[in-house]
Amino acid sequence: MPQAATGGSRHAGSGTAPIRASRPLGCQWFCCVGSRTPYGCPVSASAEVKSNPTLPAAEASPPVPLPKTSESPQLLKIRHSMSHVLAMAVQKLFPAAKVTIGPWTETGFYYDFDNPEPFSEGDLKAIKKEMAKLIGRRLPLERLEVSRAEAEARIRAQNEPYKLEILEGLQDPISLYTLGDDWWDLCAGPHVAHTGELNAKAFELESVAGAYWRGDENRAQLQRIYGTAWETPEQLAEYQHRKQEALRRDHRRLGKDLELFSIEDEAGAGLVFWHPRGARMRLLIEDFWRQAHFADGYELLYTPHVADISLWKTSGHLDFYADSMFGPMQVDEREYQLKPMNCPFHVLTYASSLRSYRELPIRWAELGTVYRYERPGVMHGLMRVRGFTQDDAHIFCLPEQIGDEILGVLNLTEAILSTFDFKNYEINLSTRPEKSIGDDAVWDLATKGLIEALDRKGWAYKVDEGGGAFYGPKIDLKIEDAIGRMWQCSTIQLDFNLPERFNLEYVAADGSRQRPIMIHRAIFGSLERFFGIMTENYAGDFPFWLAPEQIRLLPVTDEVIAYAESLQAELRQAGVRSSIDRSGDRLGKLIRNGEQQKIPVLAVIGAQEAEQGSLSLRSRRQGDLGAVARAELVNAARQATEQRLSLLPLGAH
RNA sequence: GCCCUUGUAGCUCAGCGGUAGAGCACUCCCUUGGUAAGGGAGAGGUCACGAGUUCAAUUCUCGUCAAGGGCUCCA
Repeated sequence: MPQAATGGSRHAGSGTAPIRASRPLGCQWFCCVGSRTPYGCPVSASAEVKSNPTLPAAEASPPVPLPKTSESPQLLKIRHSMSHVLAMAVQKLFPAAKVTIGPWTETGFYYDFDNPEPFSEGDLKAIKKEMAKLIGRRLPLERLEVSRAEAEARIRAQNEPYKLEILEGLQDPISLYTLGDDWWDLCAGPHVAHTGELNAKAFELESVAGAYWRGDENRAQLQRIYGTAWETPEQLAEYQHRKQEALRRDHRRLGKDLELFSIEDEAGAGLVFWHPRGARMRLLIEDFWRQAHFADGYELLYTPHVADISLWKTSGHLDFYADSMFGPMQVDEREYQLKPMNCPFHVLTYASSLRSYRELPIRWAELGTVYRYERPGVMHGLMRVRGFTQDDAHIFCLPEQIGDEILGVLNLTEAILSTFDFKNYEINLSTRPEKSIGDDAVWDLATKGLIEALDRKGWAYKVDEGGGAFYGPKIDLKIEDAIGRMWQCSTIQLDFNLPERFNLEYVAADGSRQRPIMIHRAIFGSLERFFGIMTENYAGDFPFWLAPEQIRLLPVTDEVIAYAESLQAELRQAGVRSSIDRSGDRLGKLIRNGEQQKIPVLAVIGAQEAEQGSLSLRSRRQGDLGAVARAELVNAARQATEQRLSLLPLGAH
């Protein structure tokens, strides 16, 4: 059931927020020339915060609804008007500032200025004060329709070059809005009737940023001032609270606080150091991933990190992506290249022997660490780095196997993502672009194969006509996190190009040599980036099976340490990760430390527990679980670990 | 790469033209304590790096590197 290209759809989702594509973070490209796939980033940051009911903190205050601009006519007017007030205030304080555009965003507004001196964040205070003054004057906003000539004359009188350029692109009728007697701006509206409808206590100027005129880096660099505005101070407070919530979940902060990973200046930007806790989690994720792949009929590959550069000449990457690759290195008489992707290696592995149609489909997977040059200033925690690990796989198959293979990939994708509690997806099918290679018949077959698989899976999707790579159609999948942000991770791409370039073949039933279909796919995309997304999704409160330290034993007195040690040994035998807090602090402090480090289960051990062979359990998500027998805890912990459960399966508690 | 901001103890941050402070963490001592911070003492910094101005630079200026917020890039 293909759907029209408007309004994305998701299979398990409830009300989907419209996607506002902002900046892509992270970037991943699969094989093949032209296949660079930008990875989406949090696309709608303002969606409802779903508080995790099992978590403490977050005092339950009645939710203040925060509509988006596109959902609220009144907010649209407010923000539209507010950007003019901002512009007027700026021109009052900085007479040399030229105005450009000032649109609304889903959570606020901004305005771009050309000012001889860049604005500093300190200037915002003064501008805000001036805006409050303008609001207090209850200035009327009045719409005027004027002729093009008159508009031009008015603009020339003010010497506003950008406005003139805007005017050139406008259709008649030309409308402008006056703001009081001595300021006006080109604008289609709508606006509030007068600034008295704006609440001086419900707006904030948030930041200054550079932005290019018309988004073109060859044109003037402008100063952009971001702001937000609401109907009431309560809404503003709620908005700021949600920003705080996103900050609380920031994987860079959690990575530091929970000692998961770091990025070291001395080593260079965009290169990740996995600390023991993060490394343990990564290993758990990788083990799960491998297990799931073996179960689905994949085999594993390991391939080199560098190789003769000719490989990337053959693949065509060098022609298109040299700028995104680490530079070549001279070794002996040959030039080597640090690998920016895995596919040529898998292709060579395929080509290393003559393949029969009886072998197909061949499914090969690799957690392959690749290195790509990212420009300074674009790195972002784990989300965008220079070295990352793709959970890459390639399937070589017959044309008639496409449907089954894609369905298999979709099932595996769901199985893996849902294990990390990502259960809402948004799916895109991208079809043949104008400039492309390959026979019509092959494209047709491949696209039908993708559609058939999606239909059999029962997933709704959006079609991006002509949005495919030149070498084949693809399916992209976005996941929704706990606070409603969408992230693109998984991608499935058909490739008619690479088999061609490397001259891949198999021997068909009739003895002829045929070209296999190649499918690239990744589920996490980048393991590093997925780790960041997953960390933010859980806000660092990892499920029991995944937590680096699952249980912390808290001895109330030194006398019970021997008991704790014997329990720890038993847990270790059962494959459960535990530690003993030997700091000697009082229980209250031990609990506090354990909670702050988001340990899923704290086990209090006092004289009573030691004597009875029990523990007093405190679950981070479930609170006090009371006394539990030692054997019961070990069994529950073993089970939760093996079955990848979020919580201990403790019977009647 | 571009614009703004930032870089001071392991962390969070204060400070200032006259070579440094707090809280937490850490070490030691006292406390043997029952569900989110017991008390005391101590140790810990080339104030990111390099240059310049100055009698004197952590402080001012410039550059470099890195981080944060954006823009751009991501056929």
